[in-house]
Amino acid sequence: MPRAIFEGIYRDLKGKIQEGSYAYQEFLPPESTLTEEYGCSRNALRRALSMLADDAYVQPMHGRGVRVIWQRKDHSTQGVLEGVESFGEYARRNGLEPSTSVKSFEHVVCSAGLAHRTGFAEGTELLRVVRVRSLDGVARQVDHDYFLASAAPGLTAEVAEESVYSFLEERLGMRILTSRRSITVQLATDEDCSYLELGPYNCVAVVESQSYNSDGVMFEYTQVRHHPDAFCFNTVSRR
Amino acid sequence: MPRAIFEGIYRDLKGKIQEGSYAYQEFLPPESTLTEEYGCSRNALRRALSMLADDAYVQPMHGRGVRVIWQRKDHSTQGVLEGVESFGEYARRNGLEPSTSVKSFEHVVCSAGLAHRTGFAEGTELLRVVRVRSLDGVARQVDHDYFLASAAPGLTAEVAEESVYSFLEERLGMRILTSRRSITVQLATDEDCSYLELGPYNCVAVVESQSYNSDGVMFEYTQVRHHPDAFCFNTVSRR
DNA sequence: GCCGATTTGTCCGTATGTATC
DNA sequence: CGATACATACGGACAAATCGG
Repeated sequence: MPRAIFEGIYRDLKGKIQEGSYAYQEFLPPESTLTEEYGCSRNALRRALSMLADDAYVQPMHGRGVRVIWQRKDHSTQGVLEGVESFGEYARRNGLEPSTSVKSFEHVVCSAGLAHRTGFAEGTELLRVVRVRSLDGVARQVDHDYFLASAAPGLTAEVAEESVYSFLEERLGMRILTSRRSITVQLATDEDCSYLELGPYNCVAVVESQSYNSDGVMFEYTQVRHHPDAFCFNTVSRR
Repeated sequence: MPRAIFEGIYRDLKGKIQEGSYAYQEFLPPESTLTEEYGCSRNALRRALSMLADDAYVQPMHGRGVRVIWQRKDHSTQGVLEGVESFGEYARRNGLEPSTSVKSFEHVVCSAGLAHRTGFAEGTELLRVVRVRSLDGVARQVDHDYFLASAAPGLTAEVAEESVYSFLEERLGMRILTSRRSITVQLATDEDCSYLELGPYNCVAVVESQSYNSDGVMFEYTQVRHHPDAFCFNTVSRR
C-alpha cells in the first residue's frame, strides 16, 4: 500500500473529526503544532488540510485558525451519491444487494445528433448498453451507457450483467479519473415507467456524465434515469 | 487587484484552452517549459494545473504530459448552475432579467425538527424568508431561506426583494466561502403549483444547501424548489 | 491607535521517486 | 538503459490577517 504522506494525514484528521476528537466549530491545532505531531513538512500538512477544506470538513481562516465545520448526521449518509462511484460500490457502502438486468446490448456508429449529445466524435464506433439496476430486488434506475468500443475490447452482455467498471479496471487496467456530470429532471418516458415502479411520480432524476480514463480519452457517456425516491446527490462548492 | 501568481496562470491557461490555443486532446507544454514561459516556480505552476484539473479542463498523466479534455459546446452553458452562485449572478451571466417576490418574512426560533433538517442548533433565532424568483417574468423557483438572525442584522423584506447576497457581502462584509448541497426530486406541493406554472410536471428539483461564512459559522440554510425546465446542475468529480 | 506575537497564505529552490517512452 | 515528465516532499522566506497588550 504505497500511500502518500499527505494522504495519511488527511485520513487521520478526517477520522479524528468524525469520531469527535475535534468537535464541530472547534479550532484545529495550528499548523506549526500539527507538523510537529505528524513529523512532516508544512507543505504536506497544508495539502491534507486543503483536501479537508474541499470536503467541507474544515474552513481555514486567515490569521485565526482552522475551524471544523463537519457535523455528524449531516442529514443521513444513506442513499447518497458521492463522487465517482459505481453502482456496486454504492450498494456495498449502503449494505444493499445489487442486481442488474441487461435490456439491450449493441454496436452503433456515432451519429451527428448522438455526437452533439454525448461529446463523442461523429463516426466513432460505440457500444450501447441499456440496463435496469435494482437494490434488494427493487428497480431503482435505468442506465443508458455508450462506451468507446476501441477502449473496451471484450466487453460483452454477460460482463455488463455484472460490473462494467470492475471489468475495465481489473481486466483492462483502465482507471476512471475524471467525470463531468449534469443533473436535470425530466418527464418519465414509457420506457422509464415500464422498468421503474414510479408510483405517484411522473418524473425521473437524470444524471448525464462523461467519463475520462487515465489516457485522457473520453471512453464513456452515460445517462442514468433515477427513481425519485432513490436519488440524492451530495456536493460541495467553494469560492 | 492583488491577484496571486498561481491564479493569474490559472486564468491565462484557462482562457487559452477556451480560445483554442491548446486544443481538445492536445498536450500542454511540459511543466519545465511553462515555468520558464511564466517565469514562476514549479509549485505555482502546478497549483494552477491542479485547479484546471479540478475543473476538468485538463488531465495530467504521469510520465506523459498534461492533456486538454475541455471541449467547446460542452452541452450549452445556458441555464446551468455552477458552484456558489446567487440567483442574480446567474441571471446576469445568462442575460436574463431577474425579479423576486417576497411571500413571507418572519422571525422564528429553531425547533427540534427544524434543527434536524437544517443543521442549526435548536433554540437559535432565525429569519425565515420565502421568495418566488422569476427570469424575464416567468417564475422559475421558490426559495425557502433560513438565515441566522445574529449574522444578518438589518435584513428586511425590502432587502430580500433585491439581493440578500449582495447585502450580506457589500453591507456586512460577509463572505460566503463554503456550501454543502444535496439535490433531490420531490412531488410538487400545492404551494409549488400555485407559484410555478408546472405544466405537465408533478415534481420539482430540490436543492438544499448549508452555507458557511468566513467565520466558519453556518449562517444560511436554503431549500430551493426549481421548475424542472429551469434546472440543470453541472459538476465535476475526480478520484 | 500602535506594535508585536500568532497563524494562515503565497512563493521559491531543490531533491527524490516513479511512470512513460 | 537513459531521457523526459509528472508526483511527492522538504525547508526556508516573506506577506497578510488577526488578536492582545
